[in-house]
Amino acid sequence: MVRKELASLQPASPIPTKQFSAETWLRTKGLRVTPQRRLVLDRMLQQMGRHWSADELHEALRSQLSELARGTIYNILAELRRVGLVEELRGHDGSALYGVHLVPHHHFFCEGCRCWFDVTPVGLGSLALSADDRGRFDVRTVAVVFHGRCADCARSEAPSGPP
Amino acid sequence: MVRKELASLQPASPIPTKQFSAETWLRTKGLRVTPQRRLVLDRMLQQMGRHWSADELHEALRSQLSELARGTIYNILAELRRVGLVEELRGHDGSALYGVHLVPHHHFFCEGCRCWFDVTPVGLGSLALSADDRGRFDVRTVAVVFHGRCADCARSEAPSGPP
DNA sequence: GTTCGTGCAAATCTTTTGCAGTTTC
DNA sequence: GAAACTGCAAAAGATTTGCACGAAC
Repeated sequence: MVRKELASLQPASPIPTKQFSAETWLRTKGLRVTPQRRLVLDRMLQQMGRHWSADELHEALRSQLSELARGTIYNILAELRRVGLVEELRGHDGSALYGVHLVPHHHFFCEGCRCWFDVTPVGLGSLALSADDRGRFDVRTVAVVFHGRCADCARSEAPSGPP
Repeated sequence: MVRKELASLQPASPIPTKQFSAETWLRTKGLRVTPQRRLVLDRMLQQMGRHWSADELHEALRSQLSELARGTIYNILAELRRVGLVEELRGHDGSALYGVHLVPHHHFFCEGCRCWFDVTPVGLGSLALSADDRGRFDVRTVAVVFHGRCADCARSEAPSGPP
């Protein structure tokens, strides 16, 4: 199962959110607490800002819980998404990536490692449709994706010119 | 604006681009001109701003050319994308959508008809990463997706409150 | 005890690939 | 005529679904 678009291994920004346990979050949202759900959500909370494919989660967690079916990962992610704890985004190959979604944020996609990071842009307020488009569309939300290089990839790829 | 058929057929904005024929575009890009390619590109040029799935194109065009395999549609779209005539974007279900890409633009997604439109936002210049993020990421491009309702859906869905 | 969740495997759906036969240049 | 395209069918992946068993409340 070769994933072209690996989710990020590094946390994006230190998003300041109170660290409740997975169990607390599950109960808060009225979901039953099962070992599988706790395991999945725990891992995602530990690395806020990272985005995982269902398969990455399955690979990462099966060692901790041999009874963890891939189908269950999908079920759990769908539930977590339904209650708003997790967001789904789509990589360039169309496969789904999941990350915790406790505070509003936008995304940065690193073209080097093909990882997704959470970011919080500024200057969103002045973003609007052109006058022409404004009559055609009723905008409710805006999603911004920055593309470029994360620090690690920028460092390892670009010698930044002759010394 | 001379569009009927489905909701998804409406043009986004009147993007002012010289209308070359599909054949001209193919030759310009150094691609061989086959009936299949001409047909696909012709249809896409006729409805600039619309985005099609491979299957929609197949369904729409097979009546005009019975010898048109779905696999060929994928081949053609990949070629057109390679030479920069077509862009690929991913719907919320991860399936690929294709549209002509002659001028830079961003996108509007209508949550009603679930169609994608090309738009040209203003105020992009003031969009930037937060100070925190700026040291972490080297931004090269930005993609903006507006979400909301297109005019048709806004009109037909919202009676604008209780009387 | 009832309801909900999980494991497993099969099914579905989209996209890619391999190859022989045609078409374009 | 050579190189590039296409049709067809099979393959590859990712995600969903159906159902019986087991766990949470």
